Order: sequence, then structure tokens, then C-alpha cells
Amino acid sequence: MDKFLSNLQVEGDGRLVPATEDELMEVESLLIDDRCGMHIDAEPGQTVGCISNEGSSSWMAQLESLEGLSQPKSKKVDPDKLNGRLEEPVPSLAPSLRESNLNQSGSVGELVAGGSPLSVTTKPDFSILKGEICLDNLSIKELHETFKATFGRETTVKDKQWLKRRISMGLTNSCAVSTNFIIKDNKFAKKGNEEGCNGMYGSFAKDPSIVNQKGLPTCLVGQLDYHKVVPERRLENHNIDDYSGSDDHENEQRAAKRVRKPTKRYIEEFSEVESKESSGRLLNLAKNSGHGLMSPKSHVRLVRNVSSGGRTVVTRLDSLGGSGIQVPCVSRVRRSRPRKNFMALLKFNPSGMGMAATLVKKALDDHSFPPDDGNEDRVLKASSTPEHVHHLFVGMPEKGKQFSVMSAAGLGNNMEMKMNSSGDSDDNVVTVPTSKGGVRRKHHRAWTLSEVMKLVEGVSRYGAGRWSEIKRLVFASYSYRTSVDLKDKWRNLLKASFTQTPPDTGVSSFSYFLLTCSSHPPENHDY
DNA sequence: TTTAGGG
DNA sequence: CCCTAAA
Repeated sequence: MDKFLSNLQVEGDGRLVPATEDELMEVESLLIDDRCGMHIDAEPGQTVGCISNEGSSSWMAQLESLEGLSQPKSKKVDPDKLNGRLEEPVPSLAPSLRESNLNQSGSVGELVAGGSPLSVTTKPDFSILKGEICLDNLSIKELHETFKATFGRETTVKDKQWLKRRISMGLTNSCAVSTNFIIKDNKFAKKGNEEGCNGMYGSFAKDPSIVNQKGLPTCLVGQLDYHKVVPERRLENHNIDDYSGSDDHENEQRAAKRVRKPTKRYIEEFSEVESKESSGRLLNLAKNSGHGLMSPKSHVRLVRNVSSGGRTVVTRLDSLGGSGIQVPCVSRVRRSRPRKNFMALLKFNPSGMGMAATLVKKALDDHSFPPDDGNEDRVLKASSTPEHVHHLFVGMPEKGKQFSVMSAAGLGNNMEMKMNSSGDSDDNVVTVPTSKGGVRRKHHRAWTLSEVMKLVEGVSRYGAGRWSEIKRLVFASYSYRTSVDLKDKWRNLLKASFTQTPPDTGVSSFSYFLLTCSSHPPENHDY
């Protein structure tokens, strides 16, 4: 648990993208199945998504990203290496292997802890991700290597078809599969093609779903990439994520403990993590085996360089509603002004099989981003095509809303419009004098779907706890809705996410929650 | 002032 | 949502 916890706690600041009203919300989410999500946390090695919208941030963070996020204090990432790593294609599915190894060793945390991305030389190359992997072209020997990398064990089988099949399956199952690849006819291919960003992102956005050989329902994996705030030094190079594990997690955690006793939220998260762990069973192959099968693909995560404040904020990832979404959380040690630039990672993992998951991503241009600091370095490593935007609609649980996922490339703006129209409008704050002499806002101002989405986005971007930031940047146009309101709402959302999941479902509670709410089209918000 | 939490 | 303790 500690490991998990620590992993979860990895701080990362992520930020979605532009939050201001004018700006678009950009949300990228990847769908991840539960286990993946979990794994991700646990297993830093793999990275799945990468996002970038032009410079704008994108989120496709992955669990792995966490790693990247977490920065080892001690270690510094060597950009070159990273780059090299990223770019180098690795024939063998090293990642998988590595992960499996890690798992075996039981050192997931270790990986993470290893922290420095660099430190992990063994880390798999994610480069593979870039290209498509075509098992057909591999020789038996290569297939054997791949097999080994994938499953962590050798095989003597000479049957190419079998090997390909097995590998494909392994890959598919592995959470890694996440969005980018599709396996078809024994061919493991990236779905999208062109995306710019290392290719990962784009494909991601386009079609998160993965098809596996079996024709089983695809499991969705979604992740938001969050940008984590990284110490500048680290970032200095590129904002590449490092895959490093984060040893910091533990430290941070410890630090937090020192500072204050665990808060309720902390506890909740912790428990959540555990539940997650247990929940990810269905699809999760790797997990069970103990060899994580990581998705061969890792994604490069874009790291936003935040130099603005100069101050680095550490955040940890919170999971929203158990395994559904993870968002960066402000480090417990606070007191310093929250930094504006982070990217949050938000991830959804509907793990249900056959569920079509989609994340929403809103592509933003950098400009759209709030002028927050100006310092923000938005150069993300790669950019995916902005066009691919997936919108995610999330309903409010309480309301019994639904969340639907819509993936529409290039449709991004619809959402926005809808959202704006619905929620943003009235500013008039209705207050009611209280008997006590105070004025209190007239009761409920129902939270609209758009508001909720913005909130989620804001949290993913800036981190839970940075309410004032979110308020300023994301809810600037909503005069009502104070930072406290945001906080309360978030609390409710979390609560709801936990609550609504029926027991025994393989699906994570949060995912379930989202799913269950998805019956209505976005159009039907209850405004 | 802002955040976390309880009410 | 409100109120308050902490920081």
C-alpha cells in the first residue's frame, strides 16, 4: 500500500490548459481501465499519452506521467537521454519487460522512487510508441525477445502466429495499450497516424479505444496528461517528462505527515488507492501476473515548464472517485502561493469492458491560455493536432446527471459554447439577508454541467486545493462560486464518485459513476 | 487571505 | 452553503 500510496502521492502539477472563460477548456483525457490507472500509478515506467496541443498543454498524462511528474529531487534528468530515449525505438517491448521486472521485484515504488528518469536506464524505450509495431515483420527471434519483454519470460515456441498473437494480446491487455495502439490482425499499430506529438497524443485523441484481437470490447484508457510542475532545472531542457520515478513521493508524503496530520481527504485518497488496487482486475492482466504488462507504448509527456513563479509547487496526484480521475493535488505543504502553472493530469478510466471511453480534450491554443503568468513556458514537447479534441461531458453526480463522452475531433468548441451558454451566464448573485444580519447567497445555485466540467478541468490543471487559483483562472466569469464553493463542490464530487459505485463491479467507482451518468447527451444538460 | 473541514 | 480554525 505504501507503494501505491506513495505513487499516488506523486506530486505533479498538472494543469489543463487555459482556463479562463475565454480560453477553451482543454481537457484531454485518456481512458484507462482501472487497472491501468492503478498501474500507472504504480508503474511509472510506462507512459501512455502525450499531449500537446500546440504549445498548449494537453493532458494526457498517465500514470506514468506521474513518474515523470514526480521529480526526484536528487536526480536530474538528462534531457538528452530523455530525448534519446523517447526517440529511440526499442524493438523489444522493453517497457513491458521492465515493468514486469519491477513489479516482480516489488519495487514499483522503486521505480518510481528511482525517481530520476535517468536513473532508470533500464527503462523501456518508449520510442516504440512512436511507430507502429508490426509484429509481422519480426523474426522469430525478435518475436521471442518481444515476448520476453512483454511477458517477462522466455518462450520456445516457434510458431510465429502464436507468438504474435500472444504478444498482441499481452500488449493489448496491458493497460499500456491505452489509446494509441490498435491491434489488428496481429499487428500492433498506432491508431492515429499523424499526430505530431510523438505521435502518441494525436492518436490518442482520435481514438482512444483499442481493439483487441479477441474482438473484446475495447477497454478504454484515458488519461489526462497533466503537467507537473517540475523544478525548473529539470524542466530546463525540455519539458519532457521524465519517466523517473519519483522518490519524492515518499518524501513528500513524509513531509506532509510531518507538517500536519493526515486530513480527511488524505485518508480518503489513501483508501481510494487501495480500493483501486483491488478493483483493477478485470482487464488487468499485467497486474495479476505481477508482471505488469505495460503498454508497450509509453508516451511522452509534455511537461510544461513553469518558470513563472519561479517557485515550484509540488503536487501529488489525487484520484478522483477512486480510480477514475486523477488530478494533481497540492502538496500538503502549502503556504506558499500556489503556482499557476501546472498541468494537471486528469484521467478517466472507465474500465468497463466494451465501454467506449473517450476523453475529452479540449484543444487550446496557447494563447487561449490565460495570461496567467506569462512565464509559463508552454513549450510542450510535442504537439498533437489540436483538431483532435475529445470532449468529455461529465454530469454531476449529485444531480444524477450523466456524463457522456463525446469524441469529436475538432468539435471542441461546441462544448465550450454550450458550456458557456449554460453556466456562465448569470452573474447576478442573489443574496438573502439572514436573520443574523449577514447575507448569504441565495441557496443553491445549481452547478451546471459546464461548471462542473470547468471545475474538473481546473482541478486537473491547477490541482485540487488551489481553489483560489481555479476561481481566478477558471471561474473568473462566475462571480458567484467562490473558491470555497469550488472546494465544496469538489468535495461533493469526490464523495459522489465513491458513493455511486456499486460494489463488485470491476469498474472503478469513478468510472462507473461517469458511465452511469452518461446516458444523456451533453446537449441535455440541466441548465 | 486562503484552505481544509465541520456544521 | 456557511462558518471557523489554521496557516
